Amino acid sequence: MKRVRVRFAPSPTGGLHLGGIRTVLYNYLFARQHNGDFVLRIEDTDQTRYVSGAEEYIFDCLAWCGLKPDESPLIGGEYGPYRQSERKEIYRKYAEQLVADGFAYYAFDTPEELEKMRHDLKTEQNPSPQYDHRIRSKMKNSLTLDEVEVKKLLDGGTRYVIRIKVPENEDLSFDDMIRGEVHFNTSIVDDKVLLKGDGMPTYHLAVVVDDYLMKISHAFRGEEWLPSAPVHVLLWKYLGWQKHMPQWAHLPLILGPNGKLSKRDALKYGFPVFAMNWTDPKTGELTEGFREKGFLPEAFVNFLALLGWNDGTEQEIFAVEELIQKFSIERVHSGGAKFDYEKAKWFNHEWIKLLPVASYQSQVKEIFAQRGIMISDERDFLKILALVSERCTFLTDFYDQSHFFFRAPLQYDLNAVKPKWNEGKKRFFESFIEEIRATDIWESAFIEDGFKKLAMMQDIKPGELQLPFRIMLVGGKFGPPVFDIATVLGKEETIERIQQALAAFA
RNA sequence: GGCCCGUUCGUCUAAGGGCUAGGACACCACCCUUUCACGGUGGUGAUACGAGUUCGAAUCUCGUACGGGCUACCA
Repeated sequence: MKRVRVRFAPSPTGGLHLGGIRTVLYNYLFARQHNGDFVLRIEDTDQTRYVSGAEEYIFDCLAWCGLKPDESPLIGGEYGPYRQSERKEIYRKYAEQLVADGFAYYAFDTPEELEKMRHDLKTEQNPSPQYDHRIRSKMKNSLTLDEVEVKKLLDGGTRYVIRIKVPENEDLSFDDMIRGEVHFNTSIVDDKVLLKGDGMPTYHLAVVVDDYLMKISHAFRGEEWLPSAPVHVLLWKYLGWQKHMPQWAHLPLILGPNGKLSKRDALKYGFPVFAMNWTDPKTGELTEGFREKGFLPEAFVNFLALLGWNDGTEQEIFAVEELIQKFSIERVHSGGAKFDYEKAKWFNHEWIKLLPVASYQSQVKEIFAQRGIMISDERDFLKILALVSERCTFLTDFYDQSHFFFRAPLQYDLNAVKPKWNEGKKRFFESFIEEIRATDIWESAFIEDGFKKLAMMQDIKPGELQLPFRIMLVGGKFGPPVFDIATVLGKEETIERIQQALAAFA
C-alpha cells in the first residue's frame, strides 16, 4: 500500500496558485493510480494562521477541482492531527532527540547578533553568509558554550532555537523520480533552524517528522525545495528512519512571463493564477479565480496536468479518469513551463463543446441571475445553451452569446443596416410578418425556406435580407444562425421584434 | 557571489544514436458561412553556441552562454 502525501501551505496572503494545485493534482493522480491514500497536512504556522478562512478556501478550491483528500485534515484520523500547530510537542520531542544524539544543537544568538554576523562577514564574493560549520564555532550555541552555561541559559528561559549540525564535507545524493540522481556536498549546506524560538518547527523538521509518522511513501513538491533536500536527507538519516524515506519528485516550476508565476503577474497581465476568487482579509484586495472567470474544473485540471506532462501521444484532452490511468511521474518534465493563458482558454473552449450543456447549466444560470436575468424555463434554457455553446470560451460568454433570447434588443447596430436599407426591404419584412402569421409550422428549416422563397418573389437576394433580420432579432452582428434564433424566440416574439425594429430603422 | 536545476518553433511539447525534426495553442491565407463561431485545407516558425565521441548527434560527454530556483527563527 502506497501513501502519497501532499503538502501545501496557504501563503500569508492566502490564495492557492497554479503551481500548488498542480502539485496536489499530480499527488492525487499518483495516489489514485496506485490505489493509495491521498493525504493533506496543513501548515498553519504563525505566518499563515492569521489568514482567517484560508483553510476552508483551500478545501473549496480542491473540491471544485475534484481533488478531495481521503482523510479529512480538519477532523483528524489514524495519522492526525494534521495541523502543524497541533503537533507542536511531537516536533519538539524529535528536535530534542537530535540534540541528545549530537546531530543538532541549541543556538542562543539573538536576531541582532545574527544580523551583525551576516553584516560583518558579507563580502562581494559572499553576499549572504550562512550559519554553517565555519561560523558556528564563533556563535553563541551549545557547541561553543560549556554545559553549565547552556543549562543556565535554558533554565533561565532564554529564547533559543535548535539547529541541525550539518557535517563539514560529506557527499549526499538521493534519487528523484523526475531528475534521477541528484548530488550535493554538505559543505555548502547551512545549519538550518529546526525548531524556532516560539517552539514551532520549521518546514524542514515538520516535513520529515510528519512524513515518517504519517507513513508517507511518495512526496511530490515544487522544485524550489530542491536546494533544501540535503537537509531533509540528513534528518531522515539522523532520526534513524532512512529506510522509510519517501520517494521524492521535485516538480518543475510554473513560470510567468518573467520568472516564477506570481499574483503580480495575474494583475499585470490580466489572467487568473488562483483556482477561485481570493480576497486578502488584511488588504481586502480581490484576486480573480479561474472558476469565477468562467473556467470549467474539467478544463482547469486538464491544462494544469498537461503543463509539464504528456502521455507521449498527441492527445491533449483528458478527463480526470483518463489522467489517473495514463499519468506517469517519470514523464513529467524537468524544465519549468511558462503558463500560456491562450492555451488555457482553448482547453476551456474544448471542454465547453465537449460536455453536455446540462452539466454546467446551473453555473450559467447563476451567471445570468447575477446580470439580472432569471431563468424560468429550464428546457428552453438547455436548448439555447446548446445552440451557442460552440462559440463560448468562458462560461460567462454564454451571457453575451444568448442574453438576447431573454431580452429584446434595446438598440440596434444601425451602421450595419442603414446604408443598405430601402423601401423594398421594408416591404419584404412587412409581408414576411403576414406570411408567418398565417402559418402554424414553426421550425428553423421551414422558416428559412419561406423567407428565401418570399425574397425571390420580391426579387431581392435572400442573403441581403439575412443581416437585417439578424439585427432585428438580436440587435447586432452576433449569435447563432438567424433562423435558429427565430425558432427559439417563437412566432409572436419574432413578429414583435421585427415590428419594433422596422420602426427603429425608419 | 556560491550551490542546485534547466535549455527543441513566440508558447506547451514529441522524437531516448538513423526519414523532409511531428503535434497543439497563437498568428496568417484560403474554403465553408452574407453575423460571430465551429469545421476543413494550407502556410510562417525551433534543436542556444562551441568542441568532442560516432559511419551517423536534438539525443551521449565537456565547456560557454542564457534562463530559473535557493541562499530567513517563510513555506
